[in-house]
Amino acid sequence: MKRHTWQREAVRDALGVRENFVSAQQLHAALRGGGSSIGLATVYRALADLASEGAADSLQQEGESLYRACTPGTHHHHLICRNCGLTVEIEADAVEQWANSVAAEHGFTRPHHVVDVFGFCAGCSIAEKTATP
Amino acid sequence: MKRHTWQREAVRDALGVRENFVSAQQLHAALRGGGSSIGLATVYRALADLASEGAADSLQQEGESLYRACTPGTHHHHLICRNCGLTVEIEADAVEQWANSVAAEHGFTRPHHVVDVFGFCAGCSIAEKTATP
DNA sequence: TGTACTGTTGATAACGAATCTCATTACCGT
DNA sequence: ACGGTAATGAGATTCGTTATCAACAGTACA
Repeated sequence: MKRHTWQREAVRDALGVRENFVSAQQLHAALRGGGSSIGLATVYRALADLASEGAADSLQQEGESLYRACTPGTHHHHLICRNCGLTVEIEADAVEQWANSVAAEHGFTRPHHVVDVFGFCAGCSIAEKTATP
Repeated sequence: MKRHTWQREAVRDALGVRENFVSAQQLHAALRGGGSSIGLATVYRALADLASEGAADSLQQEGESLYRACTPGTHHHHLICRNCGLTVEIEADAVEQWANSVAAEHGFTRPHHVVDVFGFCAGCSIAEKTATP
């Protein structure tokens, strides 16, 4: 049976407060910094649970997993700033359909897809332009 | 200056021969198995070089980087079997355009995108269906 | 062809993310 | 309140990747 613990709540809350993708380690450090005594392994477990039940999105970047809260039930993708991490949820029905049809075309079943767009957000685009010599 | 070594050639060739995505370690093991004395670090370096110069595609799966040879200059995505690794290159002009426009809409510049479709290829779909009790 | 310069190699150490172990804790139905 | 049992957490462990550094080998040039 699934139990309700303050640790899981803490992870869920800490993730819900954030706007951007964060790593398990960052989240653990933040919780510890906030006075919590939560363990690293627990943060990993909680994040894995959240992701598997659809309450969090995850993506792999530079060899580590990043997580972000999302409203369960909705399928969406992300537009992520390479510089500051700002993340925007985007819908892409056309892409969903394309993925399904291209999979079917080649005889593939049970298609999943990874679709993320990276770039520099408006603010960082300007900041970079002025900073470059 | 960039030097030409048999090690780099060996990695390039070994990658070119393969149809599917492989990890650096797999490639290293294969080369060693073939009688080569190439070092692991060198395989990692060669793969990183190939990827950065556009001669190889890479993707992250289960915490490790996988590589696959590709014809430089062409932009494409992949349809990958979750079971056997069979990979099909797919074109997706519609997706390119969608990615660019959605980035522009939100003020993002220099958009890159990660688009990969996973599933079970025709062969593995059948095999799994008959294997399940 | 010989030689000096310097990029490359490879064994191993180091690193870091993620997972495993297992004794202890504490949630929850009864 | 009680008991079983899932969850926790400190530390050890695994495993992919990168850094270190002395030895090596392309390459340009005389």
